[in-house]
Amino acid sequence: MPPRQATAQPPVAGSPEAVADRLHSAAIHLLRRLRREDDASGISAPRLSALSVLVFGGPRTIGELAKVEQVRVPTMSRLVAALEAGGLLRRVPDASDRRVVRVEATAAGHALLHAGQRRRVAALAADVARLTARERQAIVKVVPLLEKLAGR
Amino acid sequence: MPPRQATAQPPVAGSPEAVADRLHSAAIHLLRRLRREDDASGISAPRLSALSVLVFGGPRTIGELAKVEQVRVPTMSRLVAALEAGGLLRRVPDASDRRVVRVEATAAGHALLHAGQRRRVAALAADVARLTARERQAIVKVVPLLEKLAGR
DNA sequence: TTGAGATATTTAGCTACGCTAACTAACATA
DNA sequence: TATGTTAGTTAGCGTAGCTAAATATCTCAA
Repeated sequence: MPPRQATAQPPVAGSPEAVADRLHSAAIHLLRRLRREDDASGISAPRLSALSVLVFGGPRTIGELAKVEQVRVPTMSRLVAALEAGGLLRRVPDASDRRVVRVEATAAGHALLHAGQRRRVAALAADVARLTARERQAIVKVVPLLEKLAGR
Repeated sequence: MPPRQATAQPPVAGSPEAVADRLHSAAIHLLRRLRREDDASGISAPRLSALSVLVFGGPRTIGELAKVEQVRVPTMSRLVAALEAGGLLRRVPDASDRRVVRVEATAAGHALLHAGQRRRVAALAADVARLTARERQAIVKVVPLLEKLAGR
């Protein structure tokens, strides 16, 4: 068999394994590139992502937020604490069950997300803008599939 | 304007900003889901990714590896140290320039990658296998675009 | 009604990854 | 030979993920 390139592409080009493999690699590289833009917005990606759920999906308990964001509760608890310290969300005690803490985005949270998210993906958006309409459309079609693969 | 859902979808559905935004979110969720599988393989994603470059692309200097992986040199230096400690790669001194350290995957590194990478993306691959052929093909077409957006 | 278990969150402590700054070693060159 | 440049390591910081254990509250059955 040929020396190296032969193994660079896993077995069958369109096989589920190959697709999964390349998708994984692409996702890693895409996010690494975006991390720097995130830095500029002054808020980390995990925090922004959690805040985004609150802004677009409304108030939630910390446990629910953890599930949506696919992290453990203590991790989300800390993210929430950081966002609260920054004035981006507030805790709202649940009247009927005092164990639960519902969190909701503050006005500052909404503002930061809308302004920040734009700035944050601006670099990516600029590159997306350079693609052809057909290419962009191809991506739009695939995104829901990716979310499905991500398990919601 | 309508209350919440109106702002849930950024402006124009096919606009570069909207595409970038949704893509970013999808990538985050996809990788979070995969991290757990990574854990099972006993080697972290960043290490596996660096090792993968060596296995599929051949020996490289640490600086080159850092550039490919889009991290700073000290970060890669530490990843390399960890991989070396695990016997997955070895340092090969450069005869002509004793400053540079070339690293290459050991047999164990090759073995782990081939076995591990399969296992690692197995869960994702299983879900990919559940997609229709058309859906799979759509993803295959988009992956190169994602890599391009990631800046190589 | 009280006591045992279940549930929601926090706290504590660990590992790992990313960064910058500062250091060492080796090379290049004036 | 001295000066500057380049490759890599070390040190130290912040953040994110995890598990285990603590705290507070709720539920429910004896």
